[in-house]
Amino acid sequence: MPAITLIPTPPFDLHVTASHQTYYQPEFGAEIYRDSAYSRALEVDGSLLLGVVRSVGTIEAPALTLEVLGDGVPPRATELVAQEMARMLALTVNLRPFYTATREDPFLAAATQSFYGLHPPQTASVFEALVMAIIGQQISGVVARAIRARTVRALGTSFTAGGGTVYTFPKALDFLRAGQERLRALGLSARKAEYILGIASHAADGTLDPRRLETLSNQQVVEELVQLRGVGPWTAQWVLLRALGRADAFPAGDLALRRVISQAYLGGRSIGETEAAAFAQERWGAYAGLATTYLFAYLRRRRTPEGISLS
DNA sequence: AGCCAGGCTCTCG
DNA sequence: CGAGAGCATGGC
Repeated sequence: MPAITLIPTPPFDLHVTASHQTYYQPEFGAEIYRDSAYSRALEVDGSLLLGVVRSVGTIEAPALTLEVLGDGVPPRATELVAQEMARMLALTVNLRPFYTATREDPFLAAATQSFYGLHPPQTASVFEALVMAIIGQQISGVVARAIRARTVRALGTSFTAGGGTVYTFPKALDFLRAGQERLRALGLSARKAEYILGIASHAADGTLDPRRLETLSNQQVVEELVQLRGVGPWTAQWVLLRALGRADAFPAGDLALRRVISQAYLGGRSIGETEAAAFAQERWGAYAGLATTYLFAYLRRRRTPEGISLS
């Protein structure tokens, strides 16, 4: 089993990045972070594989090892899994310009210290980001996480690797096979089940082309995605941030995000979507997406991070 | 018990 | 056009 080495752009902290990705739980759907190892089940060329990443370096001089586990690992698979894991952990993102730009920002200066080395993790695919976002629309984070995890377990493909049962994120066909009733039983509303099935059929027939989206500007991607039923501005921005790794994407409609901004910067005065978009653009500009990641990191962590206090 | 959650669509003035 | 209803589950 050949282990290969990955070199992230420093600073990179695997612990902080993987914890954020799994919502500070050892296991969240297809994401596993346990015993200092970040694992993710993937289907590559028809093979069910588990990529396992461990840190063998430091935050300032990071290095990771990748092991690929599975029942027979095709020759090219290790390289493909390495690419996927590198993209999901956003290994090549350089945080330094963002840190420099936000040095004078009272809240982010504290957050970037608390979460120093947090790279903005990505989903494995545009489809995955869309499904996760739709599940999370409007409902609380706790409920969204429960339904997301339940969905992966019910519809993903399970296999044994690394001493336990792991699950891939369900493919478009898995959702289509499951159908409306099955999705409803997982806790989705009838509407959301329809949205997801619609998007799954677009993904399955190639209408939703992730390769093409990568070539488009933020605005073009949003214009295209909102054509999909169930996808509005918030979801489109979420996809830009989570699946396409756009560092300047900003889900201005996000209620929780607006509340943090309100508390951290506006003394509690509430802020609307339009105003939030302008605020983020003016204050963070090209780094609004990274700022969002750090604001969410603050939100996701149960206890108040050291050095950050909201009034 | 009832209200609100990391939105979106549909309907009705 | 803008405003409002309805949606699912889990926590408070």
